[in-house]
Amino acid sequence: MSRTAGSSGKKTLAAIREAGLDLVHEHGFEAMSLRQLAARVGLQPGSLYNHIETKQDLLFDLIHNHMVTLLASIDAELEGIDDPLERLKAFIAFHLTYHIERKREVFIGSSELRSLEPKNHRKIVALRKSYEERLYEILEQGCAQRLFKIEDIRVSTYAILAMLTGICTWYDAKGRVDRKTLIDIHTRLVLQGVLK
Amino acid sequence: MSRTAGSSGKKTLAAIREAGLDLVHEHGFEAMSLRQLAARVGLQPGSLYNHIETKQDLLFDLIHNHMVTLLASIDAELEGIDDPLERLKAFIAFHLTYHIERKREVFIGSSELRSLEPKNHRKIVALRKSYEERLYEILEQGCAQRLFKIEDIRVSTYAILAMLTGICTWYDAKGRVDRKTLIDIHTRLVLQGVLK
DNA sequence: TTTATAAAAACGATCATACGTTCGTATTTA
DNA sequence: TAAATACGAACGTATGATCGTTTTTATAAA
Repeated sequence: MSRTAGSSGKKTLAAIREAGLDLVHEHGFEAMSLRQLAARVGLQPGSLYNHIETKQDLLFDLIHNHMVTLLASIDAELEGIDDPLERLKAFIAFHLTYHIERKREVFIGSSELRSLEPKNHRKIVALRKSYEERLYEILEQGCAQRLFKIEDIRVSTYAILAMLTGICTWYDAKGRVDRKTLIDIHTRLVLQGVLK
Repeated sequence: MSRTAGSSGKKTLAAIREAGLDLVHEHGFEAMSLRQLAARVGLQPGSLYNHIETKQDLLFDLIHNHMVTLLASIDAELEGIDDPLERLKAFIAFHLTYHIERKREVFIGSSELRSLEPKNHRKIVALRKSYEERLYEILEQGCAQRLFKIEDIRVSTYAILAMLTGICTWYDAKGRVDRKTLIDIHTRLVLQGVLK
């Protein structure tokens, strides 16, 4: 056989990414096989190589894509907000909303960094650092304006991020707590910890 | 060849567990091979089966062992403390201290639950639930005695656990912040969030 | 509008290597 | 003398990646 009628590179790549997210999430990157991936997409194993360079490249693509989108989104969200307190509230609401809908990406982006080649690993860590700085700067600015009182801004940054991200591992959208309530509770928790 | 001089079941099993923690942490459970494991311990692959039932059994053993020890330790730690505020402080200090020294176990205990057979999965989730209840009950008791003021005890339980556990993924024992400072900062953060 | 042609996207076979587990056997320890 | 511990060979199956080939699609000239 050969090229299938109606086949399109864009659609196939999107399907590969989607199935890739699922499989890495389910089995871990090293344990996921390209044969499984091809089967889910409806291809022969060799055909994947019309769309990806290597298996490693696919992993990097998945994580990189997530991080770049995350950064662009938070910047768009904070744009035009000057008051540190308002920026902090916006950050919390955004972070929860965004991460709750991307459990697979969050999981992969933390548990599979180990499987990235050094060069790729460095790039992702740099992007993550960049995201952390968004929160760090908000806290710093709030302290400078004497709105916040924070013992250790660096540690608080990590503590807040850990709390907000970790919640996504158990949050059940169909559960007792709706999204708005979740955001309200966490906003209050964080503010109580940083407000003067 | 055959049985090696000086070989002992207890020591070999301990070595298998230790190397197992390393390998699952480095590669993920499915991707870790029993051949790698045997090589690290200094055995032939088949010899592992004098000490473990199956690969799945090894994973369950690693996680189960961690959870059981965790539960016994927190109970020992809280024993004899009645005041909810003191219990909460003890919980925070214990949780941080214990988890910082067991990064591999924490990582595996959350990222590799997916690889447990349903029966084993249920057992581990029950143990984890049991640990979560220790904190939940402290918060509940504190609210009942009107020491704490908490909007949603369940959500706060998860938020606090997420914060305290998440911190272990980046904390560097050789870094700027020493352990006592870390505990102080987090104690203050949590207390500000729950105290009336 | 038709036709020529290059690029894109799929197939199926193939490579050497690695997988978890079982088994019969040999040696050491209790 | 029996149990514990290790070896080494073997089982069928799966691995990531490459390759030559074939068909479809897109582009642009006629």
